[in-house]
Parts: sequence; structure tokens; C-alpha cells
Amino acid sequence: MVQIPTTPAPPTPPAPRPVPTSADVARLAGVSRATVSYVLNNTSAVRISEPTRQRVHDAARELGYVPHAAARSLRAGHSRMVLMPAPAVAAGPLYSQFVHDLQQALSQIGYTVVQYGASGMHGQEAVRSWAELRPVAVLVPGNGISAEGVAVLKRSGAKAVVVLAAEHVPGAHTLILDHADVGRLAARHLHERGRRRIGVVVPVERGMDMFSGPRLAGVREELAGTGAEVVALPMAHTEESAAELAARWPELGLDAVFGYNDEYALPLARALQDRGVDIPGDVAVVGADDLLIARLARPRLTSVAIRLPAGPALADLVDRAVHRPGTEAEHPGAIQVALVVRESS
Amino acid sequence: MVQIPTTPAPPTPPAPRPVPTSADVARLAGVSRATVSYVLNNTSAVRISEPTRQRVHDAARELGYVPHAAARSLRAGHSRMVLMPAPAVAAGPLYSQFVHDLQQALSQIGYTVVQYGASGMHGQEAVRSWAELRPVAVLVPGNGISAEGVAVLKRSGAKAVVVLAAEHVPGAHTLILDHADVGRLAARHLHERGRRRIGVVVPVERGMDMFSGPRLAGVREELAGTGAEVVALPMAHTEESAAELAARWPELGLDAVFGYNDEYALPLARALQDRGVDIPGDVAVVGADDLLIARLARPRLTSVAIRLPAGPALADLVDRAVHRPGTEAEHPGAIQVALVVRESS
DNA sequence: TTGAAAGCGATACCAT
DNA sequence: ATGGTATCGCTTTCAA
Repeated sequence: MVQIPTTPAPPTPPAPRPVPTSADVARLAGVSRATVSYVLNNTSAVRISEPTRQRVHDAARELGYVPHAAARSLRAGHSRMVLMPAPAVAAGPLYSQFVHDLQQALSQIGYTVVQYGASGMHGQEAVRSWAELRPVAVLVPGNGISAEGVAVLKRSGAKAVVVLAAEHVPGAHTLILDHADVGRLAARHLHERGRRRIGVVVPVERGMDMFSGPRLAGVREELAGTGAEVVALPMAHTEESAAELAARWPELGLDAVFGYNDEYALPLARALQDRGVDIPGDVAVVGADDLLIARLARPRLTSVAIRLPAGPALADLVDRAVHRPGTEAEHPGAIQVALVVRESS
Repeated sequence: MVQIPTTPAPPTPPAPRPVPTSADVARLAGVSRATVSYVLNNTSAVRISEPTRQRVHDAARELGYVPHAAARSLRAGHSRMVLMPAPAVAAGPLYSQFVHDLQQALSQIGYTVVQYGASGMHGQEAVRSWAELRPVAVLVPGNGISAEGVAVLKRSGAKAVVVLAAEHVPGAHTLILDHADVGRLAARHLHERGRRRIGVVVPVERGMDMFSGPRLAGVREELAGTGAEVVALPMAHTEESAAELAARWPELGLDAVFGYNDEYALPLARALQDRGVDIPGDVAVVGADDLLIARLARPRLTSVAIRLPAGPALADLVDRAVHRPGTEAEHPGAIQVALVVRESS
């Protein structure tokens, strides 16, 4: 038998029938692509006869036609996409709720929220990958963007850049949230209650240092010069890690602890109680984020509440910024941070 | 002065300098668009002289050029985007961690995960809006998609559709997770412990019924014909709602409660204890999701653990499906659901 | 080594 | 009432 060498007999894989385009619909309906576009978009500026409409709709349904968003927005020159880079750390309850509310609110007014998970990129590289998607607005949670980054986004067509950061970022609508304030508030409170050797939980989970760093720094800053001592306490978000830390308590000799977070403070408080430490008698405990679990603990946990902006308000800010690209430096104001004193301190 | 009538003097709005394109870069560098593409993509099939490279790079930097992802993937005919519709409800800790891990794992192997927040759409309408983005794979958490939906996605170019649902969805890789099983497991356990009047917390938050319905049904089903009674207990995720429910306890006369979730079970357990109810003496409590807080409660909370697939494993499944579009009906198997007995029951 | 040009899919102007 | 066609930004043959 003779093998034909030139044509290696293409194995003809399952023949993945190509994705239908508007041209296919037009062909099947016996009309032009323009007509297809008119019909499917209900263009009011042009009248299409009812029979034609029907034929187009039938053809589209038969082929299972779905328009191509990229092609559409390429042609249109804009999109209604609001991009939020997904955080490097698994979202806590506070942030999950925040994103969810914002998403709802933005959907209401016609935007599409996209959480973009591009882990492993940093700084300008990350910013550029966001800009490639040409979002109409970008909402950055955390200090991951600089003034230059904002400029890149703006030049790429973003009408609004909203940043949640400790300091104002030029060109962006900055929601000021300085995690050092959280630490300061907790430290001041503990100091006022007469505590002088204060531990600060520092999560060992990587990516968390973005928040834990400033919080610890805030505590240190607040207590500088008061004679009070500050001890950093590395801890993982597990029962075991909390138990180990509690086991070392006698040698640490602390009379208070800022637990970074309600989610870290609580396991530690539990572990301490299990070893016979009285809260707040022997050790005062303060958490943060004011989660529901803080209220469920016994004693109820004192916590630093962070009042993130409500979804509709933030959505409205984005919407206004999109319509008035001029108002760049509008300061939406600082985020409220407040101590909620309960029984643990 | 003579006005040229054909040009109606475009009002020239604030002149938002148009977004620079590769053509602009080419112009500034004095080369063709092709050369720009070669240089910026480091095309190996073609050699560009070092001086030219430099000029192109300089021009790109000067203009702040960022490539247009939509145009790129339109031309390429494919993308590496894995789309996950954002759930209608704020994500709990279990799901947040799951998404985060999966995102990390997919990023490792070159995919981009996008959580798409298109609230307010349902069924086929929602599916079509996902298909418009032409993702290479779609991962649907929950029963929000049918066999027809999968077909639409596949026809739109999706190589893999992974579904987390109670029943196998034809055409998709289905990870079977029947929330009724969660209810069944809890119910069986409580019945074995001799409980006969069993309450089931049903979250009032909207969107939650997607999971609470099956869980309640599972409890009912498991106890059908045993003579045990089942009482649905509407409750919000707040301390107050839990307290109200606890206040009605005497008239309810229940000896056990399945709390839907650790996050609902715990506030209720607390409220009951506050009213002098002994756990598990008077009332047995079972939660679900096996969160850390279940272990922190006193007594420690019995919980139904749901072992979601690990990020890397699932990422690998997606990757294989993308490369072998044929293996459509591969069953990744059911998700493990297991009771973790602690002290509350 | 570089450039001209075709085309990806959809839309909107201008004719017919 | 429809159709032809230029265009959006980019990649990639094919020629030069």
C-alpha cells in the first residue's frame, strides 16, 4: 500500500463546529449582517418588517447564536465593566459582604462587576493587566496602586478609579482607610484601661501582612513613649496555633492582647480561657471588624468596627465619576473606624 | 472668513485624549504596526534589530500604551478566561476559601479567573450573558444551569463547563453536591441520639433558599415515617433574630435543632444558653460547614463537614477538559459530606 | 529586517 | 425596508 506523504490525513478531531457569528445568522435568514444587527438590538432608528424580524430570530435561535462581547465593545469603543482586582488573601466576612453589596448596587444601575483574579502580579505589571480589559471603572481594595498606576488606567479609558487605601492617591477617588488607625484605637483603649504589656497578634498567613503590618505599627506608634511594651505574636488561623500561643502565655507575661481581627482574637481568647486565664481579669482582649462572632463570645469581645461605605453610595460615586470625568480628585472622605467596647476589656 | 460647511465643527468635548493604540506607537517610533506587534510580543519567528526594538519600547512607554485585550482575543479567536458567576448571596467562609484556592491554582497554570457579577438574571438569560464573554471554561456553583445552558456555553466556545450541583448536568463535568445529604446526615444523627422533635433553621435572607430548601427537605425525608416531628424555624443572621427564636422555645417544645449552618447554629445556641437551655442536655444542636467557630463554641458544635475539592485538583480537571474537549461527561465524583460529632449533640 | 494588508465579529453610516 | 461597507485594535501571513 502506498501512503500519501503530503497529506498526513488530518485526524479530523470531533469537528468542533465553529462558533456561529452574526454572518451565519444572516446567511441562514437570507438577509444581510446589518439587518441581523438591527433586529437583535431592536434598533429604533430603523424599521424592519415583521416577517424579516421573525426569520432573523428563528435563525439566531436555531444556530444558538450569542453575540461576541469583545467584538461588540471593540466596535462600541467602551464597556460598562467595573473591575475589582481580587485580593491576594481569601476574603473575610466583612469584605465579602462589602463586595456583594457593591455588586448588587452597581448591577442596579447597569454596570457589570468583574472580580479579576490575577494572582502573582504586582505593582505596575498588575495595573497594566487590568488596563488591558479597558474597564470603565476600577475599584482597588488596598494599597496596590500608585499615582502612576492610576494614570495608566485613566489613559486606558477608565473614567473612574476608586481606591481603598491609607493615603490619598493622586488622580483617584480615595476612600481613606488606614489600618494603623485600627491599631491605634485598640492600643489607646487598652492603655486607658491600665494595661502595660500588650501583645499584638500577627497572622502568619502570607498576604495578610498588608493589613497586619499597619495595625501593628499603629499600636507601636500609639504606645511610644508611654512606657508600655508591645510584643508581636505570630499566629495562624487555627485552633492549634492559638493553643500553642496560649501555652507560652506565662513566659510572655502580657496583660492585654490586640487580636488583629475578631477571627484571630477569638480562637486565642478561647485557648487562654482553656488554660485558666481570666478575660478580662488577667488579660484584656480586643478584636477588629466587629463581626457577629464577637458578640457571641463569652465574654463578649471588644472590637474595632470598620464602617465600609454602603453599596449604593459607592455605586453612585462610581456612576458620577463616570459621567463627570473631570471631578477627579473628589474626596469621598475617610472611612469611620470606631471602638465597640464590650466585656473582654 | 469662510466656514467649510461639510465639517459641522465637532463640539470637541474636553478632548479626552484618545486611548493610544499600537498604530500610535508605530507612528511615534517610525515603524509599521506589524513591527510594534513583533517587538512587544517578543515574537521569536522574526528578528527585529536592536535599535528598532528600543525605539518601539520607548514610544510605547512614552504614550503609556497598553494593548487592548478584547481586540487581541478577538483576533486570536480564543482566551484563557475561566468564568465563575458570582453567587447571589454574600459568600461564606467556606466558599470564599474555595474560590481563592481555585483562583490561585488556575493562575499557576496560566488561566485568568473572572468572577462575573451579573445579579438579577436567571436561567438562560444569565447563561447567555456568560457566553457573550467567550470564556474558555465556566465554573458554576449551584444549580443555576441546565443541560441546554451547558449546550449554549459549549456552542459559544467554552471547552469545559464544571458544575457544582445536586444532580448530574448532561454535557458538564458535574461535582455532585446534594445539600439534601447535609440535612439527611444531621437528621439521622439526631434521631439516633433519641431526639424526636427537631427544629430546622431556615435563613430568611433571600437567595439562601437555594441551599436551605434542600437541607430542610433532606431532614424531612430522612425522618419520614419515624414518627419524629420536623419544625421549620425562620431566622435571620443576627443576634436579635436568634434571641427572638430562643424566646419562643418553650412553646416550640423541641429537643434538637439543625442550625442550617454553623453561622446560624451558633447565635441560636448562644441565645438558648442565655435563656438557661442546656446544650446538649435539653436541646441537641448540629451545624454545617465545619467552620473554625464550630470548634470554638462551648460546647463544641457538632457539624456536617463539606469537603470541597482542592484548588489544584479542580484546576487540573479544568485544564484537562480544555485540552480534551471530547471527554465531556467525565464524572469527577461526588463531594464528601461527613458528620463531625462534637459535644453539642 | 520591515511593511502592506487581510481578517477576527459586530455596528452604524450612507445608499439604494 | 435593506444592503454594502468602513471601522474598532490587534496579529499574522506574504512580499519586498
